[in-house]
Amino acid sequence: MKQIRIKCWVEDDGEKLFGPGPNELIKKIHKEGSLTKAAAVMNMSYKKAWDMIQRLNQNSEEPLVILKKGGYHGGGAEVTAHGLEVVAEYDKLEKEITDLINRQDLLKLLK
Amino acid sequence: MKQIRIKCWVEDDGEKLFGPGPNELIKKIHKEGSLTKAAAVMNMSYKKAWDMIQRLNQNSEEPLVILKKGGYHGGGAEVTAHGLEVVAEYDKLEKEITDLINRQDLLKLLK
DNA sequence: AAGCGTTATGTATTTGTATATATATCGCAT
DNA sequence: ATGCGATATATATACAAATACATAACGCTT
Repeated sequence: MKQIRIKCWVEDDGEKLFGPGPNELIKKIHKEGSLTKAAAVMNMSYKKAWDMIQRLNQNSEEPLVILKKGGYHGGGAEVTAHGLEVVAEYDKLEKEITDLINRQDLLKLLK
Repeated sequence: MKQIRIKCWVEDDGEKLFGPGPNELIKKIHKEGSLTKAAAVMNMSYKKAWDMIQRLNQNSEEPLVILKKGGYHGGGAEVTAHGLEVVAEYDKLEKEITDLINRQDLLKLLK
């Protein structure tokens, strides 16, 4: 079945900062409380997930995710209020664009 | 400088059919009258451009581009009226989405 | 101090995509 | 019939991105 799809992201001088990948990752971290588990659930390598969080935190004045190592349970990951806010805003943007494309005629032109 | 960027495309069961690449390619073909030249202008390999046109034509009831080989000038490429229509529709969609994202708040959240 | 599960980090391997290269084909003009 | 510039097509190579793997460090609990 044919469909129009979209992707949106925030970039800084050509470097991708925040997009669908980070958005989903943060949601999973919020749910799992662990970067290791979140990455596993997404079928993403831990390294990729870790690098992603570093890039995100380094490019925002406030961190989006706080990683803690050691301790009783070995450590964990916590999404900050700011992180949740970014996710909510991104979801909103994505939804508005999706609503928009549903009012388009492009699809009719390609069999 | 931070900015929101978007990409939209038409896909069929996960297979990408039409997006920014094909859109630009068709415009260049229309301008140059030749697939070879259009690919060169875009810095795209001829093979990639040729494959793209095949996929496009095979997935639309009417062809978007007609390739002619042989003849006085060796051949050439012509964009059909239908092809131009698709390009116009895609440009319109892209513009509407761009207008939409300029009214968003996501950017303010990421430093 | 021992154990646990997690974060932290670098390196090697694999995978997939893009490109380069080479060659064949076509058909009109001269 | 020869030359030209374009399309047509397969294969080999190069490059980039993702992943797998291995290992260290951490700090709380018992």
